[in-house]
Amino acid sequence: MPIRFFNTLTRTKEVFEPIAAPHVGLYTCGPTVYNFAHIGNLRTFLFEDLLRRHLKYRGYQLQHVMNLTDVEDKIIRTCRETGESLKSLTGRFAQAFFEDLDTLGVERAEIYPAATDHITEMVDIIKKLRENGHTYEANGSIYFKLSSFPQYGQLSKFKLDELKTNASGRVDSDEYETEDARDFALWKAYDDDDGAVFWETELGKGRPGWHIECSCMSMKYLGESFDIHCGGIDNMFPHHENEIAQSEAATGKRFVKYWLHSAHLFVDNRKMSKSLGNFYTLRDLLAKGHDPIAIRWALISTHYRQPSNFTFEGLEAATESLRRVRDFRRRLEEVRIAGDGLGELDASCEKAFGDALDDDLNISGAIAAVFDFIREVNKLIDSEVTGKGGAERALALLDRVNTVTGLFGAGAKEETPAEILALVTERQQARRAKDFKRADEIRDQLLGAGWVLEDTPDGPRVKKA
RNA sequence: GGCGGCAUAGCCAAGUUGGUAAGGCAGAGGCCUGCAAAGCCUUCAUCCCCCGGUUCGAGUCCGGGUGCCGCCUCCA
Repeated sequence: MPIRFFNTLTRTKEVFEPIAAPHVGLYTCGPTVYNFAHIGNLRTFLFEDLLRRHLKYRGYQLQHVMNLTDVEDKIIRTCRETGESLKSLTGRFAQAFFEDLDTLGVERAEIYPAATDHITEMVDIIKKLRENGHTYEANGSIYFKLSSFPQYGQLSKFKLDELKTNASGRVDSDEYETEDARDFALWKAYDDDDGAVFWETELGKGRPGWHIECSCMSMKYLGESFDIHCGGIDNMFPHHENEIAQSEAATGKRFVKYWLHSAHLFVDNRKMSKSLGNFYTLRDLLAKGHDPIAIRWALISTHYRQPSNFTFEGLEAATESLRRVRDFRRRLEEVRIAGDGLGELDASCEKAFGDALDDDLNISGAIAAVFDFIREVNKLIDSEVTGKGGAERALALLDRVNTVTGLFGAGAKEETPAEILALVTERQQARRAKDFKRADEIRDQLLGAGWVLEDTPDGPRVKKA
């Protein structure tokens, strides 16, 4: 079954055919590092993580680039307001960003280029655009002349004349130095508000516009034409549209073959906002005691093009699903009888799992395939058909689907404290003596201490509640 | 005003080229258990926002309508 992706350029699912298989060039718009990522940002990064893991699972060799935007209006404003230097601010939050990725089990991209490390390359592209007649200057700033790129709007399907009409009603022309309100800045001339944030270049003293960094860094590391470019749907216009204009005007080549955009995350059916009190960072959720993989589950388990609604009820459901997976793994590890007895269940599960993801990353179908597998194997363990050999194969399957999803791993090893084990032993003695009252007291006591006790045919076991 | 998306059980959510509604959570009953827990079984949408149409047959295509949301300005 071929891989198919919904390409925003054509608004259809297309068979994925890389420009130079088995190599795949993937560029994903990264964070603006001036504060902590919120769970909406993280949803997009998790979708991109699923994409990269599945491409690797299918044997592609990935070159995945994610930029770090470390110079931009909001960053400069924050620096001005707090007095912190740009390097210090962006360094702190870049580190926090990587910590969040680690917490959620997000694989690292091959390259994380920072905008401020690529000023020279950006200047080169802007010069090239200037030579080709795609720019004009106003008050020291350099703008992209949209009228020089008639194909503009191919991604968002916005029409140039309509944009113009509507912009005129909303934009105070006094604030625009551009010839046309639709034009966007490639290079911004220095302003006193920029403080210490500027570069002296052939284009003058100033800083790059926001859009140019992605054109520059994607083409530097992936070539002038590459396979996949991702981002949140809100970046489709104007950011990605502008990237296409800059890049294709500069090179004369098609910039990107497949554009994939993820839908937004809502919280309690509302757009996240601090004023509504429904704005969460990963750290907020961890502080409430939620398992990071359960958070991963909640954020990744809705198809990426579907608007998703985050709720704590949903997070609890994800936590339960994860508990079920981990209990199943533990059960497999404890199978003692000899033999295999798994049949073709692992192969059929993996087939259904892979087919689902091949179809534009249908994660719901993929998860369903694994749950079908879990139910069938549990049944076979109950009836003592599946033995140790089969259990090992089942665990191997879980490990494989885990490399793609990050949802089916073992979870942290829990060391059972000696005093807990002592209570378990004492309870066993009570049970043997038919002192069930005492046995139940101890079980309640354990639960109070955060440990769930389960009696199995092979004896009692405890796990963290 | 322009462009676009979404509406499936209490909640989340999947449904290829139309063929007779995945999966998870929660709930109910049962098996198992000293009792539980875990696991398993059964149950949980005669119906997929509404109204028309095409078809032997539509959640799935066409037309109309209602509701919610997004983008057009920084935004994952």
